[in-house]
Amino acid sequence: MKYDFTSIEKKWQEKWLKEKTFAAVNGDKSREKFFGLIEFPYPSGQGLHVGHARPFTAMDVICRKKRMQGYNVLFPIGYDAFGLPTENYAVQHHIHPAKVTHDNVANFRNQLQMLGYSFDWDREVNTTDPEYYKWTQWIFLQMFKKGLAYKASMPVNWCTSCKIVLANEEVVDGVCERCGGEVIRKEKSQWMLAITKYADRLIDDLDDVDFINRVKIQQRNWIGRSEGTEVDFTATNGDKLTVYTTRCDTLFGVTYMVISPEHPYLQQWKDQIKNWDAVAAYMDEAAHKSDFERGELNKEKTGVRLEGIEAINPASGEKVPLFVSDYVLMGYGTGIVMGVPGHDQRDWEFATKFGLPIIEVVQGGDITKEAFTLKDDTGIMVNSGFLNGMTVKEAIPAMKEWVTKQGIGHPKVNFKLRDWVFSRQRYWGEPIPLVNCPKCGWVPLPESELPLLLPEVESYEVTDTGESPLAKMTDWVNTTCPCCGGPAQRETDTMPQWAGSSWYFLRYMDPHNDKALASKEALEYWSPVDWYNGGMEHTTLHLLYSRFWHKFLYDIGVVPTKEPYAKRTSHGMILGEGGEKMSKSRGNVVNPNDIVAQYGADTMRTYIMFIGDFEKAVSWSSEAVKGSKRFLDRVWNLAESASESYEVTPANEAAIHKTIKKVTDDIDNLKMNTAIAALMTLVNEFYANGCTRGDLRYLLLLLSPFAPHIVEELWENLGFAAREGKMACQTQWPAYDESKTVASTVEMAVQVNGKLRGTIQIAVDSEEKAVVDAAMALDKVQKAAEGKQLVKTILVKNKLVNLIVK
RNA sequence: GCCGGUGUGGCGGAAUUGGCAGACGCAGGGGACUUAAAAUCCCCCGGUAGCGAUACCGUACCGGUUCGAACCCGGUCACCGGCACCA
Repeated sequence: MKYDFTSIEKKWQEKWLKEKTFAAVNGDKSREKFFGLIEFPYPSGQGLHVGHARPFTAMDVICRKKRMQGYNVLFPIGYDAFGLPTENYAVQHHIHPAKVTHDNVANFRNQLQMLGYSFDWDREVNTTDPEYYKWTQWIFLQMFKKGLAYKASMPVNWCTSCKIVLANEEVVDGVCERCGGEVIRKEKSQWMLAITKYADRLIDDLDDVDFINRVKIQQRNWIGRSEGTEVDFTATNGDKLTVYTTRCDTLFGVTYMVISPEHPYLQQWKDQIKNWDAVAAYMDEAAHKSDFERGELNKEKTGVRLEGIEAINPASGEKVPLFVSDYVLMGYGTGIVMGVPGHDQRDWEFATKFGLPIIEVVQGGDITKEAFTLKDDTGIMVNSGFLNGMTVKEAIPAMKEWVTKQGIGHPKVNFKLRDWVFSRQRYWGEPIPLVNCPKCGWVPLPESELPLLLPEVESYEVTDTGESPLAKMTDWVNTTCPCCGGPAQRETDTMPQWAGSSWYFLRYMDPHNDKALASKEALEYWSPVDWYNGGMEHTTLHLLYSRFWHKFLYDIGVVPTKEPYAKRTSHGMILGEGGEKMSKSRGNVVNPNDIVAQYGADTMRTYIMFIGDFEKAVSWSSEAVKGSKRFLDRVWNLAESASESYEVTPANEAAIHKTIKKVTDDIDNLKMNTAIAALMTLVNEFYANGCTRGDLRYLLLLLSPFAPHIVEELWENLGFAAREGKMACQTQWPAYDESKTVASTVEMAVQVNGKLRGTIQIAVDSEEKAVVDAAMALDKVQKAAEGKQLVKTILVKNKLVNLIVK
């Protein structure tokens, strides 16, 4: 019989679907649970990408193996369907985004089923489903009630092309992350979420989760905790100049101060600044630069000295000049910094450019050449009054104590993380369930009125002023205040796409619940997610946002765990044939449908797992796919030619046990490529030795997570299904016998003075003397050791012996 | 500029974490089967020298530690990803 993958795959996919083979069971205490999560896809019009197939297949392999190991596995799928591409498509083609979403989702579902993923299809979620976003709105209302959602007028990133406000986190390389359009700064009243209140916990709780290290590092760096001191200087006009510094030990070294161009003091001081025209011109120039440009234009420092006002150093009592410069950002610290050119390289450059004095307060470097910035015990304090003679490490706490006692400062922790801009002036998002009443202010909608549905609009275009399309729906906007009953207006901004994806994994636990986002029992049973795999591109935004929401839900008693995900891993990108990113414009996009049509889903799955190191980027090779197909053909041929015995052949036993061990360990460590290599080796072994059905049984069990359809078919053909039931229902992942993985003799490497000179065959666990004798007997060893004396031998058991001769 | 990561045959990649570098696969070469081709099966496949056994070189580059280094340490270069002049 021929390996007819098309009909085999269709047959089993239909069976699995009809019999709900992969349904997870809520509350089953008889088994351990395992919740494997992948990042749910955005259902774009282009359909599923091979880039999706890599993480999806990997988690499918893990989940199929976990099922065979007896776990109650929850492996769900859903769609993160709000967002701009769908809305843009709707605008262009005058189709309702809900319709576009529905069609795209149907296409995705077909493709996912075509690849044979073992999802529990009864738990599908869709963020645009009102029954889903009801709970997104509900969570937002709880945050609003706890004071975590607030409105603020602030400079925001305005994408001139999307006409939408972007979070700082969404601006990439100074342009809009989504469309690449120009981003300028604009004042706008926005709903904000106070993620910074959770900054400490978002850092500290990383200690308790099993995330790969680079993800933890990225999260920590993004939050950016810095422990320093706030110190008050005084201006000569009496105003207080508070600075934030991590180096309060260098206070005596301050020779100037800098104020941010946005600082409100500047307008207040207008009449006192003698060179106001020059200062105002500089402020105007700075306002036209984005934060990004100000950061990018690094090398050359710019600034203007304020004439008429100086600052007084509280430690030395000396007067120092005050500058305005755009390297000081209003959004971090206090918007004023102290300049210590001796011990900060940026300050050193600034001082050098403006001819300011450079005072050494830490001895140890050469401050005429560059700033001396070491914070350890290397330097000794000088020119610093009561700090003199201390190391920097001693001086920092001493100075903290001093400024606190003097009442001119205190220790302070700062974060890089900023609050989350949560408003979008867009149609295709969750409506924000708040009403603005002239009497009562912002009032939450009663929970009984959720979900607040997106109204139908005539046009999805943003208004010229940048208001959401919802603003045009006056019937919808004008409402009554839930509080006083008077006339009031709805919020017309919608939520960002991140909202729905911040909690979706909870909905999977109990997707049809209409009383709560999920039942207490379901949350207790399935939390936390045992293993979450996703892309590195989501390690700062999505991962941080969802951890934040989860911590909030924990605080209000909704979820039982502090952290949503016990384990997080990451996969590398699939690049195009030439090693470049796959993109429509390059014409190098690989469509999974084509691969499945030509080779079958099992080949596609096996190849994408075999393609390379899971964590690294790899390029697709249409040639190499054939290797995986050839491998499955060989498995098929073995089944045709295997002898009918259900016994295991002694000649194959060691290879089988070795392979069980290797594949078991490798799947747990995401080393799918070497797991498949081991299976290929076993197949080669069976070709060489011949094999029985009993031998093949193990190969099929081990191969089934990777290539489930062909295995299911062969399992049936070889009579195992009649004896043991369907492969997909097996709960016997094979165990290995360690003692059977090693042969009775081993090959050991023989080195002379660390150089390989030959190998010996010798009994396992041979004693040193036997090994050395056998090694010395080798011709090449004799030659290399000729006329010399053996002074030492190094033995690595069963691996290597190194003879040191002189 | 800073932070993180990576660098191994013609190519994708292995190497039990300091112990035989190149598993497994792709491409390539040779052979068997075939009228022929495809498919399949078997063998070879890092470099230099040699008919050969073999010798020497070889994991981006330079140096170090070690009996022994792709792996550890110091320095350099290249590429990829992230970014905040963060006081």
